[in-house]
This record gives sequence, C-alpha cells and structure tokens, in this order.
Amino acid sequence: MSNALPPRDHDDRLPLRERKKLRTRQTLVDTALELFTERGFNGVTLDELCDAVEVSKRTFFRYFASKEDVAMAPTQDLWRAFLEDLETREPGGRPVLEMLQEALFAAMDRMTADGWAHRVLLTRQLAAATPSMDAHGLHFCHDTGRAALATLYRRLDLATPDDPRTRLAVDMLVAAFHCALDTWTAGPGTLTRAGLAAHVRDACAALPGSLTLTAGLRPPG
Amino acid sequence: MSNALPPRDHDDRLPLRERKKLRTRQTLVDTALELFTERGFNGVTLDELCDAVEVSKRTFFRYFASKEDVAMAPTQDLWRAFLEDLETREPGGRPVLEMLQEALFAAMDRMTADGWAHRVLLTRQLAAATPSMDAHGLHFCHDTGRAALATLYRRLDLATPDDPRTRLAVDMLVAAFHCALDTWTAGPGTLTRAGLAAHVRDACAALPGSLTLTAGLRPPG
DNA sequence: GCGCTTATGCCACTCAGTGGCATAACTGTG
DNA sequence: CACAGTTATGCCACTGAGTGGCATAAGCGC
Repeated sequence: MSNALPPRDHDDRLPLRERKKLRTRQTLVDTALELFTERGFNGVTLDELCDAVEVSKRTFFRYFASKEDVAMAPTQDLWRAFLEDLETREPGGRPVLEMLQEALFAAMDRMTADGWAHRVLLTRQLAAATPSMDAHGLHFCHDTGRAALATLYRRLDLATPDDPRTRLAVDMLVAAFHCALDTWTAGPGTLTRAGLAAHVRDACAALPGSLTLTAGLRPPG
Repeated sequence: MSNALPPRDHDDRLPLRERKKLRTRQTLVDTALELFTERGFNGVTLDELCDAVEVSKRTFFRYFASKEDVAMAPTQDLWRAFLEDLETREPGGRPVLEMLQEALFAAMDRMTADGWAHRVLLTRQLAAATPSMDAHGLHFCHDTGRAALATLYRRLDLATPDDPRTRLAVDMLVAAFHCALDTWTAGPGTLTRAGLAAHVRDACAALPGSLTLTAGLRPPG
C-alpha cells in the first residue's frame, strides 16, 4: 500500500496507525463505489477490488462484513449518527415522530465529509440495480430502527412495550426517508445534503395525508 | 423420488407432471423448515437438504432462487394472493389504506392450506434468528409493495405519480403487517390465521396514533 | 535500539449458486 | 402400444463469497 498523498480527512493528532486504517477504509469505499458503478456490482469480484486497493481479501473482511457492506458505508454513517443523536435529544413535549425527524436532520448536518451526498447517490443507484444490495440496505435500516426503538424505550416514559405505536412511528420515519431518497435521486432538484433534507421534510409532512388518501377507479380510456 | 403417499393437496384433475412438481416443491419447503428449525439455517447445507428430499441441488434451484427462498414460501404465498386480490378490489370511496388492508385480509382468508399459520410462524422465527433470511424477507416485502403501488397507479385515478402519499400508504400497511407478525409470534394469543388477522387489525388501527404519540423523559431511578 | 501489540498476508477450505449437456420421465398423437 | 416431441432431472465442473489458522510485518511504548 504505497499510498503517498492522503486524499482527504488527514486528521492529525490521531495515531499514525489509526489514520492508516481510516484511509484504507475510505479508499476501499471509494474504489468500490467507482468500480461497481462502472461495471455493476456483480461485474466486479472482490479479488479485483482488493487488487485495485492493494489489500488482501482477508483484510477486506476485517473492515467490512460483506461485499455489500462496503458499498453502503455512506448510508450507514448517516444512521449511526442518527442513533448517537437520539441518545441525547430532548423529547420536549412534541410527538415522538418529530423528535425522530429532528434527530435525522441533525445526523445529516453532521455528514460533512467531502462528497458525502455524491456517495449516497451512488449507493442508492447501486442498490436500485442490485437485489442483494437492496436487501442488505433494507435489513440495515430495519436493525437501526430496532436500535432506535430500544433507545426510545430506555430514555422516554413510554408506558407499555406492547403498544405498537412507538414502533410504527420509527418505521414511518424510515419509510419517509426511503421515499425521500428515491424522489431526491430521481428528481430534478439539487443533489446535495440540503436537497435531501428538503425531500425528507416533504415526505414526513405527507405522512398524515397518506392515512386518509382516497381515490376512485380510473375512468377507462 | 419414491414418494408414495401424497401428503396433502392431492389436487386431481391436474396433469400428473404438475402434481409431482407441486409435491416436490411442498416437500422441499416442509423439510427445509423442519431442518432449519432443528439445527439452524446455517447449520444445514443445501446438499443435506437435497439429500433428505432426494433431489439434486441443480433441481432445487429450478424451484427456488436461493436457500433463503425455500424457507419464506409461506409468507410469499400470502403476498402473491394479496397482489391478485388488489387487481379486482373496488376502491369504494374509502381511504386507499383501508382498501389495502381489506385486500390483505382477503389474502389471509385464502390461505387455507393445512398448517399454513404454523409454517408462517416457523418462517418468522427463522428470519428473526438469521440475518440473511431477514434481509431477503424485507426485500421481498419491498418488491411486493412496489408491485402493489404499480397496480394502484394503474387502476385508480391517482393524480400525480410524484405525490409520496400513495407509496407511504403502502409502506404503512407493510409496517403494520410486520408489527402484527411480531406481536402475534411473541404474544400469548392463539397462533392461527384469525389471531394474526386480529393483530393486523390492531396494528392498522394504531397507525394514526403513532403520528401524534408523545412522551417525556423517563424519570431517573 | 527492543520487546509488545495489532494489522496484514497467505493458504487451504466450505458452501452457495450457475452453465452445459446427457438422460430420464411425462405428454398426446397415430 | 409404440413413437416422437417436450420438459424435468441428474451429473459434473466451475466461479466466487466468506472463514480459520498461522506466520510475518508494521506501528507503538520504553
């Protein structure tokens, strides 16, 4: 690994060893997104990716649990920040769903790494084209939701753990986020963090209306 | 394959060949659920399962797309019936979410095969214990939701396709179903189709309340 | 410089999943 | 009942993801 110039995030005051690990991880993510986008997720073998980064396959699996994981790192970073924020956010007498929404906004605000929005876009496009990536992403969001639920039950005075409402509130935020991600990806708007946040806000605002949305049969012709 | 006695569903007036295929498929599902439950999903190799059913691995993959698929057949049958029902159900002036809910109930009513509820229970427990199964199940539900969405847009006079409300309504039904599945599995109630339907009804009824659910900090101690 | 810890590389292995081709089983015709 | 056409199956070899074990090298504290 003769990586001379540190591309970004040359965060000094971390031990050399840790910096190297961070850089290797980031190089793996960037290269993976690039190769997968170029030739498709299934068109690139792990051996090829490892060769490109000059890392052994064994080492790859010490950084990521699966081939899918490396391509979903940007989204996972966001949700990890979300969970962290949720640990300290004040409920403040408003609906839990709003509190969750604010935690998600705060997490997005913390995604300051260069080109994060672009990487999320690539991740999303890859997932849309690759069933196994989509499945992994869904599963990760599901797990994150359960973790968020556990945090809520630990911190808030929610009465009964068999009341489905809290869980449904969490799932609604996740649904709104996925919805926002798709409209953000497809839409003509700006593909920035702020643009994504706006879509999330719209999707959350549409939640109540989705409960009562009514339609008739489409007239023939 | 010296399968002498047809276990169930000896649906005559189907050609012999088709009956055999149905039986092989059903035997694969039953044996898989049994073995996976006994020794864990990862504790059983495909070769072992194929040996037990006396079928070549090559043939297995002509029936199922993956090792996970064979264990999720019961749930997939339900959602397929749901999509079929949605093709002809009348919107009838009430919220789309209610129409979706009724389609799901109708689909459950059609799951008359012997022991269906029991198989769903095994599937759910396996998925809860096996990340890759959980991921596959989530992905399948996601795909089903998109298919349902396409049907809705085709049949109903929903104006704008970029309005997130329809999609969110579908996702809410899916969330409610998953929620119901968990409480049904964990709860003390009867593990029958009717019991599951009741849980689904409760979860759907809880959807509006989840939007406004409020809570304060848990008092220390 | 010198040990101690920790990351990495290498090798062999298991197992899911696929493609190709030969063979067996079912189908409906005469 | 034989015959030809169709379709499911079996077998074999192969790719590629993921794992375990052990030797080695790189960073770290002294």
